[in-house]
Amino acid sequence: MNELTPVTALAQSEPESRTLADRVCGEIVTAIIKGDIPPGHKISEPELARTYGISRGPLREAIRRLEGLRLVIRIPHVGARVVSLSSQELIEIYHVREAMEGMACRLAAENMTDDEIQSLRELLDEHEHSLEETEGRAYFQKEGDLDFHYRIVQGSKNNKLKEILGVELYHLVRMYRYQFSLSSSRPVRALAEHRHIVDAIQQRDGELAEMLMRRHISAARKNIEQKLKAKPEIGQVANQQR
Amino acid sequence: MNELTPVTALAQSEPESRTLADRVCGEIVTAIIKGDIPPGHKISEPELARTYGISRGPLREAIRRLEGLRLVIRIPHVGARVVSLSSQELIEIYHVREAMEGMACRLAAENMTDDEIQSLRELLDEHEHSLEETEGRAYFQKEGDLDFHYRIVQGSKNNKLKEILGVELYHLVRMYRYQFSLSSSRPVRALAEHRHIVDAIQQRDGELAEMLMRRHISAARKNIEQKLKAKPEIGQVANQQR
DNA sequence: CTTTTGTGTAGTGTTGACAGTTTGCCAACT
DNA sequence: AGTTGGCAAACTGTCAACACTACACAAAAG
Repeated sequence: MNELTPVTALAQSEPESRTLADRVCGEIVTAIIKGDIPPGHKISEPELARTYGISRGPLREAIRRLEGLRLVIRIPHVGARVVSLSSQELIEIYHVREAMEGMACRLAAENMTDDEIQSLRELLDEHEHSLEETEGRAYFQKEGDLDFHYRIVQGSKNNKLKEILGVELYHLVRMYRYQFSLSSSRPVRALAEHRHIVDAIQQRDGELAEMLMRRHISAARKNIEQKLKAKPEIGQVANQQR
Repeated sequence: MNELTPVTALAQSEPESRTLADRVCGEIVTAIIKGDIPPGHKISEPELARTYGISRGPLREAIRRLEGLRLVIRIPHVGARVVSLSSQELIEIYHVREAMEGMACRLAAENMTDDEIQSLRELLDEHEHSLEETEGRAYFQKEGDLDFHYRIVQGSKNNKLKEILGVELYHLVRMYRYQFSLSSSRPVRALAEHRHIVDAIQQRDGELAEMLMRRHISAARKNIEQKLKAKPEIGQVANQQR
């Protein structure tokens, strides 16, 4: 299996990706995640074809793939739109993550190599440093948090988990974070929880690791729910662009 | 949201599905699941285009969609192949199901309506009857089991769960069952477990419901692991077709 | 003034054709 | 005899053109 690099590299583009559709698909993904193409926006095939300088054929395939990534939804004879972000959907995603990453964490405790665990510890050290320096602003922390979770998922050695979490949910999570500027928000506590999780994994205590991870994500979800309750209009952006 | 009919209807074809690609996609899905197109088989675009009497354009889109459903894998400039079934992958899927359906079951206990629960009970009654009559042969039981799980997932009212389990994993599970003739194998015990789960849901005991569901799926997984251990060659079929 | 119907335009679905790459085979060479 | 090189066929990726659907605006009727 091709070992994927951390999340930040999912925004990939090797010098010349193999096929036009693949490359354009990647570009559109980053455009959507970073908000260059706002949620709810209509995706016009001729327009995008001109933008990227390709024909409609490959672009249609790219859009089909985006549909598979749940980043756009298509309606026959009408067109494709970028998924509109409802706060409820975000909550749902966190519920799914709670279940799946909990399982991933238990499997990671069983299957991760000692080297991987050590590398994970070093990653947390880096996070701590960048946290001290930037004092919480930590743009990197946003992606860094996902890097941590990404590695745990990789450590589960379960390909289905890796597929679903890695290529399906994490894109959406990243999108939400960019759009809402939802920084991890409680970075200090999160980092401490991360350390406890790694401890459990190192002790090969799968049950504890699972429980800690589920609590960790559950806490993050509740944190987000509070934030959303404070300013509830945030989930209802983007009924723009007809 | 359009409420989907039970699993058996996923093999759909409304009189005239809206678009060619969608319709053909559905046909190919059933062909793959039923084994008409064997695992590992090369998918030739011109050949399939002739078979279904359409052009390569819509067919390519259908294949892209199959890729999204994880039923085929594509290699650039080489082509698409039906996923080959490894026994390990099947185990992995059951691990994922354990986590996700456990969560689904907890949410179902919180969110299912009384009517839905009642309907679920009636479904189990039907299963019991068909079980008594056919004395375990129960071709229907195979799909019936998935119907039960499908309804629980629907009852969770979590769209992400519904998406991932409904359109992604269940296709694969159905494929394995057809290919390996893995009937539910322990239908009596499974039915009893189903009843206990419904009981927990009706009592709105989410934690218990989750635990029972996880045990249920975990037991099914272990059952399959034993079967696979008995005849280990079963997972390594299909290196055929060049 | 409101509602309905007809027409026009934009855009998606579909088709066919062309170019580049991969693969399999055959022959020549070691 | 085994291996390597090149050649040809098939297939995938890409592009441009056509057909049909859906939506919008406008005009006419109630």
